[in-house]
Amino acid sequence: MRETGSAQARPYHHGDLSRALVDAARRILEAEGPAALSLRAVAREAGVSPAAPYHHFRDKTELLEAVAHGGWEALSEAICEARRTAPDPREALTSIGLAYVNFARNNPALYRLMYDTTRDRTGMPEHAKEQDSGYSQVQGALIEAGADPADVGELELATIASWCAVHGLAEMSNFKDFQPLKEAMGGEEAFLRAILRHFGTFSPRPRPH
Amino acid sequence: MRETGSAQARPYHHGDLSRALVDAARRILEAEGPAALSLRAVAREAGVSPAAPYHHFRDKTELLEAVAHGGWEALSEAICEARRTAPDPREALTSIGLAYVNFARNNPALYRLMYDTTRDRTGMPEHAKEQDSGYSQVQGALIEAGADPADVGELELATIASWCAVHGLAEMSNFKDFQPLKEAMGGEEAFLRAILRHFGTFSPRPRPH
DNA sequence: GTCACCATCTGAACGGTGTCAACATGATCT
DNA sequence: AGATCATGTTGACACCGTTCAGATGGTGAC
Repeated sequence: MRETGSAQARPYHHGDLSRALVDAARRILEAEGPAALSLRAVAREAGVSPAAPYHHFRDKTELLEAVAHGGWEALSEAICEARRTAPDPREALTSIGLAYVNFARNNPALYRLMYDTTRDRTGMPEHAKEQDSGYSQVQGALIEAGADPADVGELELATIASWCAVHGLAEMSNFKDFQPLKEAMGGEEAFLRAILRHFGTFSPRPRPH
Repeated sequence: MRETGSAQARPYHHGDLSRALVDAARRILEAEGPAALSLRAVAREAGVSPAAPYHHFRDKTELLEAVAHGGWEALSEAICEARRTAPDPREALTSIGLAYVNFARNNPALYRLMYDTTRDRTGMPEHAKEQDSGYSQVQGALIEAGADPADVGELELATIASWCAVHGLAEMSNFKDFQPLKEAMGGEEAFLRAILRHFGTFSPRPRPH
């Protein structure tokens, strides 16, 4: 067993082709859009024959699954860093929200793929595991912002509500219908902060009772 | 000009093929999923040759555009009816939210198509027009629920925030990760109502100042 | 070493797809 | 009637996902 190189060992002929394929797919996805993301194009980009991917992924959908998985990891990391670098625990939730939306706006095709439930033959997606890190970060930030950690049911609902709201904002934030309002508010971030402020779970506890 | 039949006139050879194609596409979309939605399959379902659609739509994407357009109309109608039949103006917003989520859950593939911004060569989608009806309904319901109609900027933000939040909930509501929580809460609708309650704009005015 | 084994890659092939050009059809207008 | 033009068909092309038989080359047993 030779030592692992700077990146990864080259196990066989090509050298870590599965990762190369996933990288190529992600590159094509963001550069040319999901319509151009053909398995053959991915193989071409990776410099292998059209049949080579089938030794690493059962299907095209399994490759897409791997791409989406990488997306969830990157998103979780972005959330963690946003929380870590937040100036104030009360601001952590907003920082996370902004980082989340920015991730979606910087990788729109990847983000859409991550939430595509039509692929995966095994029924519903297993986002729980991938989300887990990000999800628990949001939960922690909610508690630091004043949520009651004892009321687990309510905390769960607040976390889900936050996630849903930010997901919706992430997918709609670049609708051009919002453009005039954004400009009137003096910039993208001001607009996003204002919307986030309207999400109940992002305001410091209006808990009625 | 012979009289219009029970459904629609048959203007030329086939008789209102564009509508037949859109209907066939929508049928295939919901019955077999977006992967099975090929232009040839649509033509097959409508009983015409694979090239026939090109006399009514420039592209496959233009046909999908028409399908999505029909979806926006149906969604607007669902919103209008939800508001009309709401028992209490204060409950109207929640009724709209539930109807919205139910629409998305009953037509998941169509709903996903409606928010797909990768098709349409002309840049960003023109959802404004299609949303308009539903959008203004939400705005009206917000005012009836206590929003200040004079503060147009804040009203716009509240409307957008509501729409984003409900959109996120609609796309995530059938994640299987939520299943245990749903059951613990005693049903789907209780879960949805609880999430909606956490969306700030859905609670009667916690307006701080 | 040599040899078998097996993961990995290639080449060619199949049916299906989006799209186009050339042609057929038939309703409508004069 | 004949011309016109929207509508529909046929056949073709390149590309796609997928499979299968065979080439390639590293690994371990002897």
